[in-house]
Amino acid sequence: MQSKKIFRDLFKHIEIGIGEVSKITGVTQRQLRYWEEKGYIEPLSTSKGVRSYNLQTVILIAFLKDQIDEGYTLAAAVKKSEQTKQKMRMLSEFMREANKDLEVINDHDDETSGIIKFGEISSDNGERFELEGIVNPEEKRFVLKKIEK
DNA sequence: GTTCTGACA
DNA sequence: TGTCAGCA
Repeated sequence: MQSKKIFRDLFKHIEIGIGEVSKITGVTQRQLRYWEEKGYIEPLSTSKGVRSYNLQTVILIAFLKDQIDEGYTLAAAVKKSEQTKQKMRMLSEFMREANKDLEVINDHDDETSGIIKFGEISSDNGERFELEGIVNPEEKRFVLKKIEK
């Protein structure tokens, strides 16, 4: 699987200057330097004292910008980004093992609508269920279906 | 032309 | 945080 390596290299090696990052994210250069001073973001160490940012950092900057536009303070946005990061990592780790036989039934006209079949789960008393996730614009919820034997 | 730091509002 | 100065 070479795509994994490509992604790793992409995130590791691509460097974007402060002017470009500012243009892309809508965060001013002044803000980027201030955020750095506060320890919220970290540019790549560079030889000539000129900042450059990797993709991860640009994504973080974009996230913080979104939160600020939503009305959060910078500090609150940073806290939320850390919580989100941890949640996503835990979720990712869980799903990597748990989704081995995961099946997705897509809606034909909407790629983010359909049913996720997580497979079978069991309760402590031996009852077996099928767990499904309902995904559509109106709702995102779990459905538990008992398997009769 | 671009980025950097420092300073003032 | 915006802006301007004076450099590199």
